[in-house]
Amino acid sequence: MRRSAREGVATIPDVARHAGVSTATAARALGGYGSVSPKTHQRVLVAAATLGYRPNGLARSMITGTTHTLGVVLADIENPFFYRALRGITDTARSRGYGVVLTNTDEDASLEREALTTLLERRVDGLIVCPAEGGDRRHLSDTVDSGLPMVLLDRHVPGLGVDMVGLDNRRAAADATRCLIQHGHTRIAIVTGGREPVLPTPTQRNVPGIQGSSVTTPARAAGYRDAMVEAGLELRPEYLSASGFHRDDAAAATEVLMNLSEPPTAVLAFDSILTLGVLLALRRLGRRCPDDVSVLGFDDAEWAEVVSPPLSVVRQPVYEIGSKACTLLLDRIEGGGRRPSQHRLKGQLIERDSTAAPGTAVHEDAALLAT
Amino acid sequence: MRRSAREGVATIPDVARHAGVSTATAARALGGYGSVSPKTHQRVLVAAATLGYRPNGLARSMITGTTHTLGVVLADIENPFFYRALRGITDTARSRGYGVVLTNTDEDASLEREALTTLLERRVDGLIVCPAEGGDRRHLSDTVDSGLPMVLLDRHVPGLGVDMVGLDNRRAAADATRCLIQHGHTRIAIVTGGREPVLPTPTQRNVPGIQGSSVTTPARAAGYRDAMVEAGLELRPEYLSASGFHRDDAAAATEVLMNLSEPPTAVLAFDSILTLGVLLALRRLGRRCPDDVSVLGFDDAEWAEVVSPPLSVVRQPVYEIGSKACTLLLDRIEGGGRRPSQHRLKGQLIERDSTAAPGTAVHEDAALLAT
DNA sequence: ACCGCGTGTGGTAACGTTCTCAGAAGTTGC
DNA sequence: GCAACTTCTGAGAACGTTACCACACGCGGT
Repeated sequence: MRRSAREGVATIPDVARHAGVSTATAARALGGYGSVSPKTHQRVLVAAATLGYRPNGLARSMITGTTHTLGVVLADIENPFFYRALRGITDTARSRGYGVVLTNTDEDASLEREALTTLLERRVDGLIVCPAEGGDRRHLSDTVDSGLPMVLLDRHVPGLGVDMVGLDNRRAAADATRCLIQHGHTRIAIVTGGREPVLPTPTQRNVPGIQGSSVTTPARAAGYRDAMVEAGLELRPEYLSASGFHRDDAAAATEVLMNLSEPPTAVLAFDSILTLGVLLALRRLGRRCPDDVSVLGFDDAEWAEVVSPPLSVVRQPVYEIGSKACTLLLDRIEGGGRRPSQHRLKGQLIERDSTAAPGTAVHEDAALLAT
Repeated sequence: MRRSAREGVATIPDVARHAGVSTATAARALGGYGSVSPKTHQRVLVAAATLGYRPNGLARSMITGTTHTLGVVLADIENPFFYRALRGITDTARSRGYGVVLTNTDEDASLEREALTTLLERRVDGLIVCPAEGGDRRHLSDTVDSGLPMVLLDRHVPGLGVDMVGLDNRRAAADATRCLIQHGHTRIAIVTGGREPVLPTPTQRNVPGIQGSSVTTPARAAGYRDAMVEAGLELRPEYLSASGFHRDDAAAATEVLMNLSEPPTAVLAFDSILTLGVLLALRRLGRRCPDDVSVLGFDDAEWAEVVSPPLSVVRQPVYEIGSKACTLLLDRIEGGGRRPSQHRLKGQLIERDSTAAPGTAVHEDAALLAT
């Protein structure tokens, strides 16, 4: 009858006393394991209800060794790629009875390490990580070595030996670049977002196996290079623009590009936030898209269609990427060990109005003069 | 020397053995409480490092009664309002040593109840909840009654007796409506996103104290009504459009509005996803903005400036709302009980190009004819 | 009448930490 | 030289659950 002394939170012994059975029996009735007669089962349930019993997940996790919790470590939840992927993750996790602890790293390796530490202390059952660009990766391999299941999202860390789900970046970037080339562009720039400029050196050009075995930004840069080389176009270092991952970083980078003596006639941006920066800069500089500059971006953000002009994009199956990462992780947690593998989903090129032949503006002027 | 039998995870007794001290001493050295001689302290630390000891947060939480974890229950992480607020929450939480468990409800009260249940089992230290629109709220009051600190985000639940942080919705909506009226609009519609149409009945018109004491959608509707009544304009029920909270719901609602015999010349949308739907529908219908229809939306999404035309919006201090909610919650968890109160932050009207005088299209035509 | 078996039940040991208490060792004060 | 105090240490309880073992009971088969 009397609840435990502390703040009125009923425990199994309390329920057992109230129902007149042993703790073991009450625990079996409430936990749904072992065997309990229907009569006592009912009695225990009633006692639990009247006492407002709530199972203590901590104690349960202590003994079962599983928390039914996943740790998710992302760069920045405000990026459409990440919040859509997160939606895929949380949905799948919930449908299989798991919760999600979220952490942002802002591409900071030390924040990432810190996040991993607290998640390990919390004894999460597994991790979904989008590793920060660059920096030391020791903490990642340490975590993997400790036996905690991990799945990498969007980016790959060679040699880590874990599952990874992401886009077939090299191919998608090559397709995107080809699209621009087919429109007649030869001066094509990329806005990569990485911290150091990604220079596709000639020596990398024909390294076999680099496809899919590299991290996102370099893989996309490689795809860009593939298409350029394939078309016999010149790779200009000044067209390989890397700033930060923020909108204004991309805007600044775009302004630099446009102030070149030979500015590019087309820009390929590596994610939707960067694309936003490119558009903003063009608008500020008074350059018209696609008349003066064609723009092609990664990620089909929800606003891509409404922007001016409607944006041509490489759509990633983002929700599916998140969902698949989660499924893979849960299967590994519950099932056991397959060999880790990379899952590269295909991108889809969606052409809207931001890509066109170069020099359209001139044509329009010509048309105007002709009247 | 020998680690515990199970999967090679060292525990405090393991560390103690290795350092040649008792468990109690090792625990003190590692936990930084009680008093330990500098010499043994060092020895224990070394032992912990060589064994790769990781504290078990579950066991710690069991005994201390605190998990340093917050539960966050939102409608939809893909909505800019929510992911920006979430960013404010996670940042503040992390800076004060707390983690965050995230749950989406999709405005479904039963999912919300389910989420609350698992969060309670996980023994989170507090909750930040954006309650689902409508539905039974028993689970919320039960949770509050159980003594778990809670802060409401964006929406208010009268009588719940908890802190709440959000926008001064009524005032912001009134300001927004007034802006449209000043442009000369008289046929102004709202796209609210609620499930049932929000009809500001005449009886509510002058109820004192409704300001701030009501949930978001009705509060904004009330602000709209305030401004309309103030200007002596007619409130037409067919201009009060409520569908779902998704983009396509708003698009459908907009199409209905535009097919009225007397369509509105201005639309006020209650969040950025809805605004997107409105713009999309206008584009599909071939209506030009602001020439045919002015659009004003809540929330200054990152794309608002780049959309065509650049969007006039009511900006909410979203990050601050999330951050403040988290601060309030943590203060209550750590500090103790102030009286719960409502915190209403001011919105800011940002006019860009999507709002103009009605009938601009006619003017342009006239100008064209004049040449 | 005995054994074997399945079902229901209770006692109790874990899980890994912190907390409480008691005592040992060293230090100070008279 | 003894009491009083501080600093350090260790043994063991506690948190709330599940896992494990033992036992009582009823039942059918040899």
